[in-house]
Amino acid sequence: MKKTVRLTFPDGQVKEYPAGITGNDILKEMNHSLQKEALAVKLNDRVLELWRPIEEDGEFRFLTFEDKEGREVFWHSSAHLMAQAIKRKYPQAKLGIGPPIDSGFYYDIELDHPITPEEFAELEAEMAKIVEENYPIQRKVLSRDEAIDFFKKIHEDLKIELINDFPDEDTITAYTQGEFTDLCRGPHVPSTGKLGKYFKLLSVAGAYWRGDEKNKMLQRIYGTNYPKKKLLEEHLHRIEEAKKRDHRKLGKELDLYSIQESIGNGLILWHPKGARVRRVMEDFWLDEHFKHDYQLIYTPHTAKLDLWETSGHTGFYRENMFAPMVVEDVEYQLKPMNCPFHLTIYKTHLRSYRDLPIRYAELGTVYRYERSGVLHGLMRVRGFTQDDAHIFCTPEQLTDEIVKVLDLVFYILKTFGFEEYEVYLSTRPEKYVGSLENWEAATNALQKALELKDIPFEIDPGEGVFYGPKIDIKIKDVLGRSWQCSTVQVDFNLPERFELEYIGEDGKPHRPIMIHRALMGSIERFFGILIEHYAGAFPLWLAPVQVVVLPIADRHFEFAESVYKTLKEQKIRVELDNRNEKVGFKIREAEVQKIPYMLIIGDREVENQTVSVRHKGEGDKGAMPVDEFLKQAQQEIESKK
RNA sequence: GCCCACGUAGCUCAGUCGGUAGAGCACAUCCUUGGUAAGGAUGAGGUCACCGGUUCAAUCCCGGUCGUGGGCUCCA
Repeated sequence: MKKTVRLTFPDGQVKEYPAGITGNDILKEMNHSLQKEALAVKLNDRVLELWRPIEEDGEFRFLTFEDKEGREVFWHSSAHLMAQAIKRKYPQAKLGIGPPIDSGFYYDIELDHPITPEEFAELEAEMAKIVEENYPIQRKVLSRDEAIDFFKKIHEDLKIELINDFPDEDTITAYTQGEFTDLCRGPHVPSTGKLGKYFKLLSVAGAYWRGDEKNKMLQRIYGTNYPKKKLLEEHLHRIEEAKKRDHRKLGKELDLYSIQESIGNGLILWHPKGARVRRVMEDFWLDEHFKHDYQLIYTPHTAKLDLWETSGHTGFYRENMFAPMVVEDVEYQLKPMNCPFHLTIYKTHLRSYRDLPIRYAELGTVYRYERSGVLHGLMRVRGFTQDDAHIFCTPEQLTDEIVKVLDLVFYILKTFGFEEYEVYLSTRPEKYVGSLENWEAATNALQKALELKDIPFEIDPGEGVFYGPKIDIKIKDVLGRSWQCSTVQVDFNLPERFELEYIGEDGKPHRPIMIHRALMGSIERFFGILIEHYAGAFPLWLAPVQVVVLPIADRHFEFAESVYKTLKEQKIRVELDNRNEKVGFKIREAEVQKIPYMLIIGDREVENQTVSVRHKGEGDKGAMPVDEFLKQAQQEIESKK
């Protein structure tokens, strides 16, 4: 048994303490604010309670709410707090699991009575009481038999199921606060009093026990908790802000798109204004693709089922496809992907190595069966257009082609205002086609390209597509939420299934490799993300209406009309508001519609042949000749800022 | 698909403890010609999501279907 422990603090200081000293003991020599804020300690890689005796040397620091691990402890304890309150109200409730999540916690419980949001206030009051009662949170190590006996006695069947699945070598621990004991790995804050009063229950939802839909459904109650009032308010404000930016709300308000029951769920109607933005997105996309030596193609929405047999989709993708339809005794399949068509075009000629790489790009609309419960506005739909491309190349060209794709991805995303990314490399899933060697070669090529570009990434095991591994790029919007858009997939398998060939320098046939890639992913989803990212206030180059001309009175209509025509001839997306309304009203409407520029025309402007420029959100910019405004606007559009 | 909640005018929402509905905005007509975020009057507009059941009577109660939302699961 050691007599002393040597602890290295974050500032590099090394101190020696008697073995068995606790975080609480050490806190006594720390500053006041840390004494108040410390929630747990971190010793080497382990997070421990403040009262746990320290028996080994190592890196040591206190965790507060500022630390990710500190927050996890705080929220984990908060989940217990909520569970205790629920058990007081419903002693028959059986507990599932209650972990911390990104911005709070949840607890899954089994209970016949459905908990409703109306009960939240009551439960919160009970939680406040438990905080007030300030129970110490005590840890106890149990043998497997003790644990099973104990949780059997209190009828926590789900906990027993968990215990039975623990590996033998696991230490089983339970935490007790007052009358409440929960099976839990911990660690926790020292006492319920530490959890404060700035918590809030947020929602209740169904969740399958252990995430498996074959299991029964439990009630999941979400909540959050902050040590300071200000932090809770900020969190609730973020939720409000996200609601204001919701693309479904803005889509309606700005008349961008709709989804109609009579058409079918998950199918999008693009209204004129949304279609305008889409067209700009697509034109930009197309220009860039021509610049980067892609060739544009178009392919049909449906094809014989045989094609999908060849590609392997009927075997590996069936559950995501619409049912086939029969035409003159032949089955046709609405396309869930574009690749088989692209492969088929490749095959219409004998290809030489001199032709490669061949890059086919298509804004291809695909249809996928998604379960009704997962549909969500523009983000998750049943019919969507991919900005798809397939690159056919030789093995020697592969890495270089991936690098080029990555460059194009980041350029396009940046232009749309996204600067932060998370990159994932997804490897072979359980259901796959092709040989293990090919999978490995494909995965290596992707990894090598990422390393060449010096792009940090994480491995996402088993998350590849059935025909190959992929790089997924998630963008972060202004609220810090991440969205998956871009994907780059290396595929040895489909070229094999379709027997693709090119004639090499040696005069012999070789098999090309195919890269699947989408930059925006789905135009629908990307549009939805853009709406939320910009809160509906699109930058000038994307705005569906860029300028609105607002004459003050009838006698200004003529000049207003000429301004309107001038701008229109220069391809400015301009509208003329010559309704019989006051200018204040017209301005309000233009502001609400988030139109970037308003040109106000009254007596002064007619006399001086100028326009009074008002910028959305910024107000009056003063008068200037139309030509000057036009020049400025064109520059702003050109800059895509 | 599953759990919970919801579905009333184009939009946002009231309302009826069962007796076939109301506001604001938008729309139409008229008055008003007004200088940087809502001028006024009048009017039109609803099979209360759909289909059944209970009832003298259903928008309301019950059942089913469809759709929406929050999640689970899945994914571009």
